Amino acid sequence: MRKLGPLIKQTIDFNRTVDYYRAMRHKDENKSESIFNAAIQLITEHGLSETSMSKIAKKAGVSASTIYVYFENKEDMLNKLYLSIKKKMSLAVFYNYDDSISYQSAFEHALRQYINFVLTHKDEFLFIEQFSNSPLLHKLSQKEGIELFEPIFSLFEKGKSQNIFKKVDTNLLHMFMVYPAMAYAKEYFSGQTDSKQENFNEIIQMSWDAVKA
Amino acid sequence: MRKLGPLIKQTIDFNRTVDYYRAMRHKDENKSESIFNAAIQLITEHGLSETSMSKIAKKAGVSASTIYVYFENKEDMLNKLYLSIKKKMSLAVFYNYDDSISYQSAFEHALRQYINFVLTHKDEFLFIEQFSNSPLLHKLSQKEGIELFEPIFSLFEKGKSQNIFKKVDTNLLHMFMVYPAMAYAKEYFSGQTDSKQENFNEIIQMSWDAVKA
DNA sequence: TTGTAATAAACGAACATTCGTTTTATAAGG
DNA sequence: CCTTATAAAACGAATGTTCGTTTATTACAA
Repeated sequence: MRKLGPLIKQTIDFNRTVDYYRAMRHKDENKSESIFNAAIQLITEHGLSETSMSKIAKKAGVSASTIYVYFENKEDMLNKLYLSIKKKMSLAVFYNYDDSISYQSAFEHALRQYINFVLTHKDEFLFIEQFSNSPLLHKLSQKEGIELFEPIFSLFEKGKSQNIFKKVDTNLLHMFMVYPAMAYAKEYFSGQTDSKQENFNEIIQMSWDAVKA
Repeated sequence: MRKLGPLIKQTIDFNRTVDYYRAMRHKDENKSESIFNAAIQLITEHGLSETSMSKIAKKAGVSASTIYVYFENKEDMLNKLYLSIKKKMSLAVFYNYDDSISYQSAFEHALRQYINFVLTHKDEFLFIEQFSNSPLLHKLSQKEGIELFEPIFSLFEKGKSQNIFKKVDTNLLHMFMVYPAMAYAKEYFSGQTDSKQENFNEIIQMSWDAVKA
């Protein structure tokens, strides 16, 4: 997505003008990506509080000051990184998603996709875990992040009215859907358990038992 | 718990000695407590990465260097703080705990005590949430923290053999017991929900549905 | 008198960010 | 096609500040 330079209105003679765009060098689309990757890796390895802009720059292979071409400041960069990961997650969760078949299969599909994504994206997941609990996460980013998973919430809403799900706050249903899975991923990555397809099915079953009417 | 000074063996004459302890100024037992409190408050308000030793010292009303009388370094201080909170939590959870009546009532009791503690100890809880996801948390501290809740794990173990709980990894049972409750507390503190006794009962019911055979 | 608690002052290192400049992609004009 | 003007990208160096920790000294309890 190329941005155009500023619009120039050049007067040729008293009643004619020519409009054109000024020359403009484009941002390297891969550059913010490599800044993101460097940040994710450093933060999951050494922690948010131990990760500086200069370390990120060094790992990304750019000058520290270049980061400020792409982001306002550190906080802004982290919030944008957060949202970009949430977007990737939501795309994975709703890949081939179809809630017209049955509530249970839609629930199962989304949860399975979620667990799969999380277990195959260690750094992204651990960054989200760390940053979610940081006051640096803006309320607005958090809200935007949640809204990316709107289909889940509407599934719960509709399912409640049809007596499929427990008639409790939709947020409660959502919590029992994803938080145990997140806990599982965390334990898996800290190397205390190994991931088995068997576990997946058990988690999905337990979540379902928790939310079903 | 006062520490004694170094043991001195003083010779009175060729075959008699007197033992005594050298004079020693005592550490103020409240001082590490006020360091802890300052750290908790600052970290929940501004985040782990924005909280420095000097800020903690200022808030606690001591010199920064005094912190190093009580702790080896920042990491050590945070890990000890983590464990002291976990200990308080475990005391609360197992207050009046009796697993000889029934599995379900023991489960309910512990979970209710846990939710109560967490909702009435905002700063402690939010600190734990932040620090749990930080690489600064030592593997050993984490292990010690988990072991404080051993009665829960043995409840699950025994309950599984009697077909009360699902025959899945005990860690899975534990996750479905506490993680949704933690998520509830987080949402409560970020001001999106208000806490009702009704919610408590719903959460406990849903957790139970998830773990019961 | 003695040993430790407590501190103020000082340390080099690292921090986030800005500055002044250079490089480079772009498009108009020849 | 080449030249040239342009404006943003990119950068290295420097900014002032703050970091975690150490050192040297004083306060204090027994």
